Amino acid sequence: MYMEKTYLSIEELSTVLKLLGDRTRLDIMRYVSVDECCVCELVELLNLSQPSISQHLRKLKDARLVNEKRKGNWVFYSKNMNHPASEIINGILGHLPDGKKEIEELSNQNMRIICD
Amino acid sequence: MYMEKTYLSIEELSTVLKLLGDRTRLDIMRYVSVDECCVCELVELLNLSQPSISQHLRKLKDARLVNEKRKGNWVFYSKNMNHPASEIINGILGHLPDGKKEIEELSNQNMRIICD
DNA sequence: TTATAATATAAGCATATGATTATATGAGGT
DNA sequence: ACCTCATATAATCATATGCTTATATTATAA
Repeated sequence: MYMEKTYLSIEELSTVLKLLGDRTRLDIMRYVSVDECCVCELVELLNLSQPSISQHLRKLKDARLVNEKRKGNWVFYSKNMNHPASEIINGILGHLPDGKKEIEELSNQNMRIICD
Repeated sequence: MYMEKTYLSIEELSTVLKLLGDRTRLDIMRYVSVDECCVCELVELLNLSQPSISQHLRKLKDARLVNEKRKGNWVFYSKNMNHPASEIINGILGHLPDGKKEIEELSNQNMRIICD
């Protein structure tokens, strides 16, 4: 599949890279690119406090790296596939082990949140 | 040309991304990937103090993103092509306008440092 | 050896960052 | 309406970051 190379401003890109340059946020992006995740799942996966996760998600959301969708009590986050830096982000994530295993682990422990 | 995809640890990669997530360092990488640059050239190009540039270069050198080579009074920095994250770094830089124009500007002002 | 030029390091400081605890908000169920 | 659960926000704090100024290195030149 042919991909048009997107050019970004240096400012835009360094902003994205700074966000991904945090271990926790990079992990979040790994997970939400496997499947949409709600906050409590990410809390489990990352072993951090809920407010900490929420604050990271806020930054990712503000930069439009993730989408937010409420389902009842839960708020699910997913990777925004239409971000101007999507190509680069996918390139980066493609060089990392994906988060499938950990998410399956969650499933096995019956800790995944399934809505409708 | 076929490229073997390199996998990195999440920790390693987030460290690299954090370094590139700074506007100044991203610019430095853009420039040294065009051609090796000495400190005073980067000071000119980036319009920052010499110590500031040196400190950024120190971080990039410590992470082995750049190589250092002394030529007389000058110290030249170049992109390390053999970094484990080279592929990703090139991918990132490939989405940015390169620094050729600015470096040519320097040449035109006779401010490039030419050794041997 | 002394002086000079380029770079590196140290010290100081203001701001940014990421975590924690406490509290607020918002949707669902009773 | 009230309670509960999931999430968001506020307040606080310790540490990290990036810049500046001042000083130390290191190599060349006189």
